[in-house]
Amino acid sequence: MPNLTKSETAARVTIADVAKLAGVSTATVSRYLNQTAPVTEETAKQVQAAIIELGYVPFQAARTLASRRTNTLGLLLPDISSDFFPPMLRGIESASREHGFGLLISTQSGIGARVGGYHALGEHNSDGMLIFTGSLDQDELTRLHGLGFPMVLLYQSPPQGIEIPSIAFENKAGARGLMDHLIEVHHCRRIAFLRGPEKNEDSQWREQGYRESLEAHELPIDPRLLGRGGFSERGGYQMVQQWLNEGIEFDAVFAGDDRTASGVLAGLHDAGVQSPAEVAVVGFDDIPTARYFTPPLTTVHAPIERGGYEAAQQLVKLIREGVAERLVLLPTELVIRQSCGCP
Amino acid sequence: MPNLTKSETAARVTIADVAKLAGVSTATVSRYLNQTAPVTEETAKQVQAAIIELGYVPFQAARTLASRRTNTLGLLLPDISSDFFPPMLRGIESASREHGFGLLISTQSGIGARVGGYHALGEHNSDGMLIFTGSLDQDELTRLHGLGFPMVLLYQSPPQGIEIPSIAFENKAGARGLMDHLIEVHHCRRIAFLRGPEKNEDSQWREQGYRESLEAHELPIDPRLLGRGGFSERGGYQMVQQWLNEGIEFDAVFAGDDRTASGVLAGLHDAGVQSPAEVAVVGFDDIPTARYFTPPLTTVHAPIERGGYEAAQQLVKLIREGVAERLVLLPTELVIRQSCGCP
DNA sequence: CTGAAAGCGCTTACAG
DNA sequence: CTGAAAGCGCTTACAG
Repeated sequence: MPNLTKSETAARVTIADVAKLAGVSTATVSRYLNQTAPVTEETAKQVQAAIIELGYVPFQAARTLASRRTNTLGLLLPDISSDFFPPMLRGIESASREHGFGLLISTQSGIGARVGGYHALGEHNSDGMLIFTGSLDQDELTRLHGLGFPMVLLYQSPPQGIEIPSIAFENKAGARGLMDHLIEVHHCRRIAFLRGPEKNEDSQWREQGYRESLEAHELPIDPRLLGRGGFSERGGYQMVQQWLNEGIEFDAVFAGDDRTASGVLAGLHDAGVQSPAEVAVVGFDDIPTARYFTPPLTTVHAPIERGGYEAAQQLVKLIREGVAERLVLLPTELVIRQSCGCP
Repeated sequence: MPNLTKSETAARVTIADVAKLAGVSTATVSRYLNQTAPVTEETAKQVQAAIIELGYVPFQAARTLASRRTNTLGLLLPDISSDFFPPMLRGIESASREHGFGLLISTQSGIGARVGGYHALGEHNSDGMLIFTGSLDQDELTRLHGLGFPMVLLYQSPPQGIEIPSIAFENKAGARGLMDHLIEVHHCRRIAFLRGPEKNEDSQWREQGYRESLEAHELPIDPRLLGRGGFSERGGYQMVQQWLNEGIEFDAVFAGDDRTASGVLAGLHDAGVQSPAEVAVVGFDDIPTARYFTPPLTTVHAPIERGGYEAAQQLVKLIREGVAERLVLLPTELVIRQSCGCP
């Protein structure tokens, strides 16, 4: 027997069963469950007892249909597979649970996300959506906003003229601190910067911090030292090898993010360049594995899990109260390890 | 103005609107949408046109209530934050989408997963569940099985006497190949093994492969060389440092999985032990970052994404046809990089 | 191939 | 504080 067979599902226990056993109406049971109107202590006890005796669990779909609330949060992600993702998900999940919301996740954007002609995720199966940068285009964002559909943007600002709450790290300040450290403590002079994906706002702000630090220290900005790592190991690896082949000189690399830094480290290593002795390397994010890089990575700690938590929190607030913070800025912090040259 | 206000949601377009515009009954529209009965080409065209004109999107909750199908797959995970997770999710997500199922995710098991007294995930909001090892206890598994609720277990076998389809890697063969390589090619003699979390079956099978290889080569099994890394960087780091402090000798470490290997590498490095020159290190899984370790990690490639895909595939099959493969065994493959001593 | 109608399990004005 | 009843938007026997 290679196969297993599923047995029949038992008949569902409904709110009517509970009502009958408790000797009240279904309306009362509903009110008790949702705390949507006061109930005598007496009836509360009877209802509670009936619920337990029958092992009653409300049927979400019926609640949704009747109340027009799905009690579900949607999360839209591009097809990423990054160390960044798990802690973020943990934050989102814990906030969702605290408020009694389920979490519906859909990866990949655009055409791929449509099932039978409509989006896998949207107004029809969630009360609101968390949208990670790069996972939904401007038009769709505008359309959903026009519908009054609650959304919170992660690490991305809304389209021109439209107001959607968003969440972001203090990228510029973080990058600035990192650069200042490299320049003031380690006397780096030729620091390369690797940009993230095109239009990525985190990357743009980090570059801004990079430039401001350079300017503040009266160091020139050499365009040959600006490359695109695309926030990926591969990008970091290739870019650093290319620079090496072209004979471009640099004494430090600000990799844009930690994944890229991981690739840079590998690229230097494979080329026989010592790090941090010959070239210092720093990242951004402080992903869980950063401390285990060789050498351990100096980076900027971004509160990834908290970002997920806050975003979900704001979304729930937007759904329930109709309002949310326009922008939640999450503080970052310099984390000094050894890849910058510190002992 | 620190806050944003949500506007009112527009009235929903229903199947009745579509039916009226197309000049047919709602039953016909429903049949067209679900392909649950043949429809004239003529009517099909009219219905399709009406759907597009109105921008109709079926309301999932109503479908669920009427059909008793949620069209949603549940995924239960322990609170992990691992490189392992994203590729797996990608596989699950893509299989779900192919079959038109949504994906509902809940992390953390046990008490934490209960909302208002019942599980965040279960019979009431998914047609079936994917259960990652360590996220649901035997009792709950037995209860759900008793209900005839479709489930597929990931990297875990069902409780005694109960049949639930499961998915696993070819752990033993993979570990065996890895060990043989260490012994035959690199002439390692004292190879340490780091176990995963208690009761983790992947770990048990890998240890089995470890033992069999040792025996086949007539090498002794030294209990002092068996430690617990718990499939975590921290565990690998601490264990290797402890061994070093205790003066236990070893010329190689099979870390149990890649995360642990990452910690082992860091532990050796911090202790001034050269790898692979003095101690070879190997892992298991081939997580995306393994190639960027220093040195690049020799490991066993486990098809993580495919595992997620297959699991979801089996679950859909179980839901729709009532049957699924009892066990899907996923082949593994030796990936030789440099941490074993190969050039 | 198609329609009228019951029913899925809840919530929520409305009335008391 | 509580109940009777309508209604949420679909699906699905039943009948033709």
